[in-house]
Amino acid sequence: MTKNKNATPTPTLSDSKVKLGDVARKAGVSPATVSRVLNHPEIVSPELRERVSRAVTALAYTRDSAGRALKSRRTRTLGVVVPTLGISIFAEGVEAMQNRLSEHGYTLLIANSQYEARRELQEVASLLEHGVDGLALVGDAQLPETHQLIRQHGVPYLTTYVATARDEVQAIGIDNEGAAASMARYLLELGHRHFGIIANLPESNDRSMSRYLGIRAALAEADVPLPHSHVISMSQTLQHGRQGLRQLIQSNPEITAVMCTTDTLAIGALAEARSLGLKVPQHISITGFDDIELASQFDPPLTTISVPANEIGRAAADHLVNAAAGVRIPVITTLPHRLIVRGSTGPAPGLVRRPKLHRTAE
Amino acid sequence: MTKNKNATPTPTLSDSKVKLGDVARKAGVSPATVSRVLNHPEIVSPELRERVSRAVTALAYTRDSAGRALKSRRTRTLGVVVPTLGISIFAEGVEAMQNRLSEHGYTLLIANSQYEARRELQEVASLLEHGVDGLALVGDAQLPETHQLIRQHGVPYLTTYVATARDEVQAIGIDNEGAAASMARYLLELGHRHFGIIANLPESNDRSMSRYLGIRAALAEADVPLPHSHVISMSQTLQHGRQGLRQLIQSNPEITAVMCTTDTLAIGALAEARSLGLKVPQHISITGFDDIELASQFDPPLTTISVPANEIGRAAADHLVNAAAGVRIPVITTLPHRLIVRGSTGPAPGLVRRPKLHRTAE
DNA sequence: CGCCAATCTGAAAACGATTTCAGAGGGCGG
DNA sequence: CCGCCCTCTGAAATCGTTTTCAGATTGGCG
Repeated sequence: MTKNKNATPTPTLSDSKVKLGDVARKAGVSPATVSRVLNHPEIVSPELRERVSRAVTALAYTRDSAGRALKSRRTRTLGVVVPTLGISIFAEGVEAMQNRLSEHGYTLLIANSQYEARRELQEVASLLEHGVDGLALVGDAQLPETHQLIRQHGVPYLTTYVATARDEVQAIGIDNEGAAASMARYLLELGHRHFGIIANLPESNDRSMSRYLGIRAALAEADVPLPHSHVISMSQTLQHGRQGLRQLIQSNPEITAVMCTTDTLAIGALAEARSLGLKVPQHISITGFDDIELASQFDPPLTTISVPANEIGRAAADHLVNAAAGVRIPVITTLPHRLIVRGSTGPAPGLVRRPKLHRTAE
Repeated sequence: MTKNKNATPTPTLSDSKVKLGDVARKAGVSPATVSRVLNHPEIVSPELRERVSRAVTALAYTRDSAGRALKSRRTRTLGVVVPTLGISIFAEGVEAMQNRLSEHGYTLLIANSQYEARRELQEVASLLEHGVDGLALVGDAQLPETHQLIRQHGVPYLTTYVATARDEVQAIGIDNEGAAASMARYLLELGHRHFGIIANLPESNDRSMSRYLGIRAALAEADVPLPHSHVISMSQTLQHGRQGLRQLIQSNPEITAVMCTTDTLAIGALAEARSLGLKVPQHISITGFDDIELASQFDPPLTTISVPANEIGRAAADHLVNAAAGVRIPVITTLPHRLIVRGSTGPAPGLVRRPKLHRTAE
């Protein structure tokens, strides 16, 4: 009997050391009962429940998450790995996810991969080591080891921003390919026949790749050729959007429609078009993807596809919370996207060619 | 005897249940030694160290963070509460912080307050309950309870994006007031005498308030009046930036310089200026604050002040990691900001008044 | 050559909460 | 009126790791 916990250790000083046992003593019940009141209030008699809760508030008791996690094998913590928070749709999704989790008493551990699959694996490993109860990834371009590692830990997980994923991984997102295809078809209907594409296609960005493939497919279907020189890969910045457009137009003056896999690129392209003296959409149509805030405010406002990042984040949160609680509903959720037509697109210029450019395609 | 862990349970299947004891057995040492190898390798003999590490990798053992946290009273987890991730400088700061922490083996719990002090308190409470080893906040407008709560938990914390904070709270950030003042002085030097301000001033946004006060002070110093009607408070969106500029100019046509407390507002203002037929900077100068990516790419590029969000995040991470390790160096770090002059500002228009506006100030 | 000190290792006691397993008490049916 | 079952509570074991405390081994020094 080494310990004598008789002397109340200066009650007011509140060592922030209040533990379950203290509450139990104060309420005159056993620790077990306190725990029950906290976790399954319905199974304890109203009278005790009341007494215990009173003690809890009186002592300002808060559970110690470490002890709790140890015994219950759950940390009430979820993890997410996004490519970067610097891209607003990811920031938005993460924020939505966090907000939803917060309602459920969960918190979100966050990590970013900088679009590198290897790094993603590391971060996943780190999150798993920290004992997350669930994990959200982005896209469908993980290393095989990543999936293996997660599965081996028996942690529920899913991927986001895509509608389908290989290998039976659950996914919540939009149909990037289909969306891009519909955008291409929209431009085809406007009479465009000469397309340029600015895409950011690092290895690990399968979303952009899907969008690109969607465009490709739609054009092929309409027998519209898409020469290699009409496709430019650029990393995702305004700067590169500018550069992409310039390259595209200077070497292929016949292009009347430039499709970007990202709004950021598209807005860069818009800016550059203006610098080049090209009128949008009279001379050239430009489209984006994501519908970031700026898209609607730019001049001209950008035709783009809205990605419901909020819904994605929220749905991911809900799903993972359920899964962590043992309710494992397999879901492959395709959220709706919207084609938003704004001022940056218009009918293909007919005979009227662009003025400023030195040589015309004709 | 419910458990018989004699039979190696299909070694390959690796139940992810490998625990310290298993490693110890495999290496033929005591659990204590394994723990030591993992945590203080230097105090264990090279031979055993080697043997243990071999066992660790052989079994692919990873520490259970729950048990570890319980005993060591540290979670290797830090928390951050930002107003929102939707604002790029916060997203950038959080990302930088996360990257740095990742190097130290920490992970970051993230929460957002939506600019509500009450909400901030809740999120802080939640993070503390989850046992974070340290906490980063933003700004200096927390509820008193928030500080009290954190201190009572004995958790190191600091605030960011401001250079000083009340009540001896540590801070890492820039001198918002000074920066804004220098911007105002710059405009004064250009001859501007009629200022308008678009600020987002919710209660809990002390950064914007500081910036506003800085401007106010600089103008007062130069005996330039700033009527109430020249100050408009707007929430931080492009849309509101537009609206702000319109209101400002329509009711005060004499204004030649509009200072915004945020780039987002400023770019909205720029866009609206164009819509109104005002040439920037010939007719009107517009300034921002933050130097977001778009600032340099917009047409005209925005004169603004760069906030070193990356450095802030990194420094916060470093400081908290140290503090969590027991090294509590009091720091109040003022990081340098830069006034970046671009095309959106120019000399105050002399006699030449703006054309499009129905009535002139004269 | 022997003893003390210095290393290094192992046994065992926490850390704080959850939960199984029974037991106590009360209500209802026979 | 008695017994059985059901509900609710408490005792105690347990989650996996860290760390004190001592013991054992070895080396150094007198």
